[in-house]
Amino acid sequence: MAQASKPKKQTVKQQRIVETAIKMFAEKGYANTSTAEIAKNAEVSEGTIFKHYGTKDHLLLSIIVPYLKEFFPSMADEVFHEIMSENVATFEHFLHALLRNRIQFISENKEIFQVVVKEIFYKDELKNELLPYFAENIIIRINKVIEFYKERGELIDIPNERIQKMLFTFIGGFFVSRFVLLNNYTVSEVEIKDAIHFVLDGIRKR
Amino acid sequence: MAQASKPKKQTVKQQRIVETAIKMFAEKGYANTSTAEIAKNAEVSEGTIFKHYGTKDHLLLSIIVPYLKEFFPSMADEVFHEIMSENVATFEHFLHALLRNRIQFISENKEIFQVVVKEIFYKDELKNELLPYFAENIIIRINKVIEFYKERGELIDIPNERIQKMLFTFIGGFFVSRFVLLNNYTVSEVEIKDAIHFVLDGIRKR
Amino acid sequence: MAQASKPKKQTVKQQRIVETAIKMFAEKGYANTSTAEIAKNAEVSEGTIFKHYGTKDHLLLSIIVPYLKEFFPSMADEVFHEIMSENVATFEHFLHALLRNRIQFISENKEIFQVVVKEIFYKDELKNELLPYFAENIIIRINKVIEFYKERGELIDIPNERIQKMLFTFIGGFFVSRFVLLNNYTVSEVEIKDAIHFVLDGIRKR
Amino acid sequence: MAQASKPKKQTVKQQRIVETAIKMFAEKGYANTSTAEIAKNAEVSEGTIFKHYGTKDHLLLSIIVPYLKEFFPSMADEVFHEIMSENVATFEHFLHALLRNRIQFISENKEIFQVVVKEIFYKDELKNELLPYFAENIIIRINKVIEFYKERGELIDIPNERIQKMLFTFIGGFFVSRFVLLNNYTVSEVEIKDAIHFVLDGIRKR
DNA sequence: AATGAATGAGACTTCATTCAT
DNA sequence: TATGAATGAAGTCTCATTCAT
Repeated sequence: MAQASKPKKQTVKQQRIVETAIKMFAEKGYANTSTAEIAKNAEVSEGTIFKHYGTKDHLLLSIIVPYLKEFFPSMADEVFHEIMSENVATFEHFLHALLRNRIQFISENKEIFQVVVKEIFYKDELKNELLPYFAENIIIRINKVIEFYKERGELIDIPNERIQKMLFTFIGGFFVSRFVLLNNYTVSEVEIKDAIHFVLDGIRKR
Repeated sequence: MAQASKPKKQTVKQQRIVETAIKMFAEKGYANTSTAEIAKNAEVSEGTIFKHYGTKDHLLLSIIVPYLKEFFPSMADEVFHEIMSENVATFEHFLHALLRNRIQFISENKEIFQVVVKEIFYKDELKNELLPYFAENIIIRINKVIEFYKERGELIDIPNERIQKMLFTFIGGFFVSRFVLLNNYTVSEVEIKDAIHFVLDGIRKR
Repeated sequence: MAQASKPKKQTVKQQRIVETAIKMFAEKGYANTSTAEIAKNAEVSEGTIFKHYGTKDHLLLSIIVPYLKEFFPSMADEVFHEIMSENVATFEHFLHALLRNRIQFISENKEIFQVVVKEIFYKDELKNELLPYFAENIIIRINKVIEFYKERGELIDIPNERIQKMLFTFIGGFFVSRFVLLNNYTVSEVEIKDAIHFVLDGIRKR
Repeated sequence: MAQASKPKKQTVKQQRIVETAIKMFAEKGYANTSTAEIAKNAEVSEGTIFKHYGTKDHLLLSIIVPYLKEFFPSMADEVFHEIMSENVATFEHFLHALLRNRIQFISENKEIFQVVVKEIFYKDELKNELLPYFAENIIIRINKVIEFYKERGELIDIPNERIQKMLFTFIGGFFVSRFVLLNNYTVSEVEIKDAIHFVLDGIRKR
């Protein structure tokens, strides 16, 4: 679903190739997966892979790039906008919606998420290409959100940048630990509530 | 995982090999680094690498295993114990000591930390071998800590397991984002304070 | 070598294929040109090439063979015959006519000439098939010419075979160096005169 | 012999590789010879070829370049200089020495000569790299020779450039037709005499 | 202890060719 | 007639590992 941003007519074999590749990259990592294995598992000839994707590298990119292109925009437009237009919403509502929405999105393509995270962690090169893209896409939007709720007096008065970092650390850690480290995990409503409470109030007894 | 631990008399060449391997694994990942490259950069013959380490895999383990064996025990014995014996200490003190101590440890061998994290993320296989080891080592100890401060009334009254998860998510996310994603980063005292505040009180205005 | 000769109704696509193939074979050599590239540059599907020509090899032959079939006969019948019927003609006239005529012919299809020469040089196999064909076609005719002018007392008295070899060496060298090595060359009248003088009188001062 | 300009210790297998490669390139052309075939005929593993030469292309260059580096300089220094220092020498002597010497040189490494000629003809790219090198090396020297014999009144009075072209066309044609087209040929003294006579006096009866 | 030549398995990729549409 | 997806054999190249010196 996510990788089909350019809905060029994909052949059946192409779909099998991509699906298989995602599964294998997610499990063993791109570098530890040979095109021969992909071909075999996809029940396709190796030639077919290269006819369609040219290089193994391009096969990876054709999985990662459309996913990222959808991950952030949809985050922005589906969540941020929608939520923030309801003028009764609190930051708690916002967080809840954000987590629910992204968990939903990631769950639908859990393996691609794993591939993306693994490869970004693994190769400095890829990381350096993508991190700026992240920064641009997220930071700007999240800043607006923070500003919005600060004005409503819901958030503590420290520089946005510092709030941002904490949020990113925790939410990123949340997604990565659940969906990559503890693979194959479904997040319960209780866990979401816990997370929100943690973000808002920490763990100190009051 | 049991093999290769004691730092027996290492020859000069062995040191050069290990140092070079760490640097290269950290940058490009184990799977993308060839023994030929390591040999070349270490100014050593390929034969020498295999004389000492037998296989490339064993070279990796001889880097990772001693590191992990030191990471957790030292965490336990240097930090937990020491801190908790001072009976005036608050959870805030504990957190501060923990973060300072681990940041120090990681900073001293930043590259090995990167190698460990990257490889654990990358290969499900290695992850599955090491995660249980983690669980055993950390969870037990941290449980005691939580229990301790709960009794003092410093922590909220939810099951340990849930507190644990939040802590691990945030602290793990903290280390990984700083030392692996945003490579080459030095953590300031301000950031540590922010982190502690976040953990204890969240970001809600009060 | 017998197949594929008559220029049957060629479709537009066929023409594009052949033209493109000639250009690419001339530049990079048959072995370094893939049918995929030809198809792409000719804006035709790979399937179409094989519909028409069956194999890549046959595509080459369908270029080379008709060319050779025209090269020698036309040389014989347009030049030799025509010239030699004018009974005032000297060997100098003959040479002049021969060079002019062949330069004209080659210039019109410079690229095919390059293909033919390159491939004959490159593969011993092809060479061995074609050299006998050459011998048969040229030697006989040129022998008659030499005989003719010898009887008129214009040529030195050494065995035909030796004259032949010198002529072939120089004229062949002339064509190949101008049209294959120094590609894209137009031969001036001066150069032709020089060549004729060289053949007849050499470079010794008299 | 010719390829060993840098006498780095060549292993036995390296020699076998180069010898085999020369033979096969000479026969079927570089592009039509696979590294697998070379390895098989040289009784060596394919890996060994790439250990020593890195790429197939570099293997070719390691054959061609040292040969050319020796071909022209030795022509210059062994022939030109030596001959021209004998003040009784005529141009006829010079030609004779030149032909004898180069025929000798080529005969000793007939196959490398074939490889060089074939590849230069085949790939425009290689040709464009090497032709300038030729020009620089030959033209300058041959010019001096022509000048020298012109002053002695042995050569006709036309611009050097034109004499040069004729000489190059014929001598080049001579070598190429004998050693590449009519492979495996030994040049007789008679043929050399014929060639010299042709160059000096042409074929016109006087 | 150290070397580096050698290897063979397997990696990625190219290619001529086939075939259903 | 024309297409272009699909193929499998073969091509170049990489790699961890071995072994004689």
